[in-house]
Amino acid sequence: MSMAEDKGRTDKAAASRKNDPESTRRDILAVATEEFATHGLSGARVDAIAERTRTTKRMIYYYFGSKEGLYIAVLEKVYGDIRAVESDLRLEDLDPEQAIRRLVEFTFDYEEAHPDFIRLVSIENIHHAKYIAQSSAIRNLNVPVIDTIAEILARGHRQGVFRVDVDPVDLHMLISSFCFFRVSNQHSFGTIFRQDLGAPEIRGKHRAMIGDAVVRYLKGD
Amino acid sequence: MSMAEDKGRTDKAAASRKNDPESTRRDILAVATEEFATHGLSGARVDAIAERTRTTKRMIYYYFGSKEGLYIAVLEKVYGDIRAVESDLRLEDLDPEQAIRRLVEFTFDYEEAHPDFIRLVSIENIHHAKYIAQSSAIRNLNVPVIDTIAEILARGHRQGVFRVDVDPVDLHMLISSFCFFRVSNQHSFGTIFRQDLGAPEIRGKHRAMIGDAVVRYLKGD
DNA sequence: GACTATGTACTAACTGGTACGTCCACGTCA
DNA sequence: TGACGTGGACGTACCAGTTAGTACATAGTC
Repeated sequence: MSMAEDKGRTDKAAASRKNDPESTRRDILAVATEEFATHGLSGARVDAIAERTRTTKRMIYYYFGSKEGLYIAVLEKVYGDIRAVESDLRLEDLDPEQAIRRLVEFTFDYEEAHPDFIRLVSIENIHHAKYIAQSSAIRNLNVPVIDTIAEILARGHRQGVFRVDVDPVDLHMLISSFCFFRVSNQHSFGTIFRQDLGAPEIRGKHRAMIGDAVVRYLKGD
Repeated sequence: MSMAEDKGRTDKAAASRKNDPESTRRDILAVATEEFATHGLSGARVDAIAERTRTTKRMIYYYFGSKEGLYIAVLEKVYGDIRAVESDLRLEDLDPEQAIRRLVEFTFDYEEAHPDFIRLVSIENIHHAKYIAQSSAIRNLNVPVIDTIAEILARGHRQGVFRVDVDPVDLHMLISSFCFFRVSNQHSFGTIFRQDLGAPEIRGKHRAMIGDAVVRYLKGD
């Protein structure tokens, strides 16, 4: 690192131009994340992004090369964020059942709190995940939550609390699918079944429900 | 060079025109379903749809008014299709546990077999389901599967097999979320976890897994 | 002075939508 | 039965607005 941080700069004033590449990049990325999450890749407008930035369209192409380049950078950012949090889970101290419940609640809360991430993943799947496939950064991230699950399952098995033998990836999918769906499909589901999935009491009910379902599944008959 | 002078038309394409409004409409709808499911609302191109039709762009606007009008017509079509099949479920003759398993398998198989439907629902959620909200036809379909579930749950409760009290809509969500996710997120999930979710053995494993999970959940501790 | 960062003004291609004219099907009436 | 004419079905060519991307000039920084 070289000249980052410090300097106590007063960054405002379009009056005198300040070169601040790091924050220009961050600014563009933040706005782009919102725009892509809201409108999708083809629906997003580069001009619209530029307008809400404190810089210009020129800079988008200067730093990211193309609309697709920017989109990939956004994907790498949001995937990086979730990985960072995931690897910080500390579930080793809990007993297996409690650990699973906490994991479910973490997943539920994280996805609930990051609808932009959910939307971007949905959007990316519309494109058959071809941009994820293009990004070695994303393709190669070994997802820490899988190791966490594997460890809990092994422990639960050893202790005889979990009688079912299940692949950690499959269990992750069982947990994640419900949490993801609640957010990704909230509008269609909400409209058709006349429910507000954002309401706190429904959220709490669902949070408990998926926890119960997973734990009972693992305990077997 | 104003008016076209080629009155003496090359009568090869003009071989013989047949007026067949019904099939023209169907033709357009079928092509549009694929295009919208593949590229999304903003990614779809009216010209691309017209090209793959046996008619022209003019007819799209003649019958559907606008790109969005066509999109809504597509949504109504696919939602109509699934409702038709759902209302044909006959699970009253099975005992509650078997009925639930069959329902899960039906949902799993239907969503697996209709990725275009899944994709269109995902796309619609990107748009906050605003086109579903616009269509009274879709908005007003009270989904028959909910009644089916309610009936099974009541029966299971009465017989003492299901010890958990659960809202039919919530149970539908538990079932549907997993089946939906497997299809909607197959590309990102497949890329990141290096799995081919389309592979028959994985499909079979997941099909059994969600069935087990749901049944165990309902039976309670 | 050299290299990076930034702003302005522009364009070539695309894209939803339309003006306008033609053709087909079918009922009517001589 | 056959000419006719009317309204819906259809095709061609085109336009006007939009949009990703760029040429060029300049300012900041070490």
